[in-house]
Formats: sequence, C-alpha cells, structure tokens
Amino acid sequence: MHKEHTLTKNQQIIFDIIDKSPEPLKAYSILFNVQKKGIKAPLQVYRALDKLVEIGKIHKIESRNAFIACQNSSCQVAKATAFSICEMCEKVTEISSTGLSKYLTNFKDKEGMKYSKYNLEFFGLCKKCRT
Amino acid sequence: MHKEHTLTKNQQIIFDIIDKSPEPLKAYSILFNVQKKGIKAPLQVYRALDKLVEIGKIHKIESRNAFIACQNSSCQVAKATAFSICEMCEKVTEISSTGLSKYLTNFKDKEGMKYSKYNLEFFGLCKKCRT
DNA sequence: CTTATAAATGTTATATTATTACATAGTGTT
DNA sequence: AACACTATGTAATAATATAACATTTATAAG
Ligand SMILES: [Zn+2]
Ligand SMILES: [Zn+2]
Ligand SMILES: [Zn+2]
Ligand SMILES: [Zn+2]
Repeated sequence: MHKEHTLTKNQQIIFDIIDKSPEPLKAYSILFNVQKKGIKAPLQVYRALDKLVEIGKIHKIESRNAFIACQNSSCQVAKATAFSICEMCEKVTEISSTGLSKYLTNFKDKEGMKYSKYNLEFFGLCKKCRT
Repeated sequence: MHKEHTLTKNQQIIFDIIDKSPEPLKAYSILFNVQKKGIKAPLQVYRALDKLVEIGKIHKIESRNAFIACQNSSCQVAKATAFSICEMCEKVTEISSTGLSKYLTNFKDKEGMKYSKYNLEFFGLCKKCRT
C-alpha cells in the first residue's frame, strides 16, 4: 500500500493536462496550455512537475525532456522506469514487465553493486510506423 | 570489424578533452575549455559532440546532459548503452556486461517487439560514497 | 588537374529548457 | 496565536541547444 497524495491546485491542473495527452508533453508546451488557468510562469510548471515526478504520478522521458503520466497505476516503483520510444512518431509507452524490473533490480555490476533506481529507454519503431 | 573514423580537428580537440576528464563534461564547460584552441561558438561544440556520439566515441548521459568518453574500446554497440551514476558524487561508469546487453537486446515487449537500441541509467551510491 | 560533391567549419542570432532569489499565502500542529 | 512547513506568485537570469547562412576543406570522379 502506498501513500495517497492529495494534489494541490497547480499540481492537479498540470497532472490533468499530462494525463489527457496521448503524447509526452514538454514543460513549455504545458505552460502554454495552462496560462488560461492562471499559471503564468515556468517555475510554477517546473515545481508541479518536480513534485509529480517525486510522487510517481508522472515520469520524465530524459532523452526527450518531456513528461508522461504513469501508465502503471501510479508507479509503486517511481524510481525504476522503462519506456519504449518510437523514433519515427515519438510515441512513448511505459513498459511494465515484472521480468524486466526483476532482472534490473537484481543486476549486479562488476563490483557486486545492485541498483533499485534506474531509467531505461528503448528506441525503435512502433507497430504503426513499422508497417 | 568496425570502420575507423579519422577525427577532424574540432572533433579531435573535443574528444581529447572529454577523454581526459574523469567526470562527464557538459557542452558549455567543454566550450569554455576549448576557447583557447579557437573554438568559439556553442554550435562548433555541439556539431563535434553529435558526430562523436554518432560514431560511438562518446556517449551522452541523458539525465545529466553531459558527455563521457566510451570506456568500452569505442562501443561497437554505440546505440546500446548502460551506465551507473552516483547520486552523491556524480561519478559515472559505463557498464559493459554481456549478460545485461544480451538480456536487453533480447527483451520483448508485450507486443513481441525487440529493441536493439537502448539507454539504461542506474542510480545509486558509488563504492566511495557508500562508506 | 579540374570539376563536382559532400562534409566540416565559422559566425551571428535565437530558441528551448531550467533555476535563483525573494516575497507572499495557505495548511496543519501545538 | 505561534510555529513550522509547504505551496504559490513574480521577475530575472542561467544553462542547454538549434536555425540560418556563408565559407572552407576533404574526397572522388572525369
Ligand atoms: Zn509508472
Ligand atoms: Zn511510431
Ligand atoms: Zn561505450
Ligand atoms: Zn560517489
């Protein structure tokens, strides 16, 4: 069981936009979209994004500087994320594979070190773009 | 056998700086360091970085917007990279594990899709910072 | 060697992404 | 009420990256 976070006003506004979007959103694109709702400055967006990432409601796609809602019922494992990214249409899908996450959390480097936190981004062509 | 790339003047200058650095370097820090060598503009740095990444001599650490020399005898697998990153001292190590790379290149997502290109970043504390 | 072509360079300006600094307001606890 | 804590508002600026265009250099045919 994980703690329920009640989102604040700004956090909720920004989460809703990201959650409704079929594509990852960039911070300034979010800013543009929420200006009618009274959020005027980049910092207000970045603060909400930081918090949403921290509590696992959204994830940052590092290679794209963009944000996507967690597709995994608000990741218990906010800090162990995996995505597939289409290099043609930029579609991003969160991968939820217990096999993969087990493999990675159990992976030991040459010094025997394990890591519970990781981010993995796969690149390729999505089903639609392959045909 | 993979093709030998003869680096151009700018590419060589920038590769040398990255290769000598014990830490990943950021683009503008590189720029600052090569201004005495006649490279004056960000674009000159970014163009060299792009090429060096493309041919696998360096890799970009996406979560840090920084660049590191390939520690793996110029990655045959420039497009399948894995790193461990210390969240305390920011030390970055390239992971070369055939087990890991085999697992990831053979990984199939829910639609049976495989990916030959990926980037994995593990986060934790390095040996030094754990003690 | 000349011409054609592609790759790399130089330069200026600008776009995009993210943070610092400081003031104010709300929320919950004692 | 007093306190601590979190969130918000606002302005300015820092850090990261690309666009556009002119010029030069390397490579390869003919
Ligand atoms: Zn998730
Ligand atoms: Zn696609
Ligand atoms: Zn490498
Ligand atoms: Zn460390």
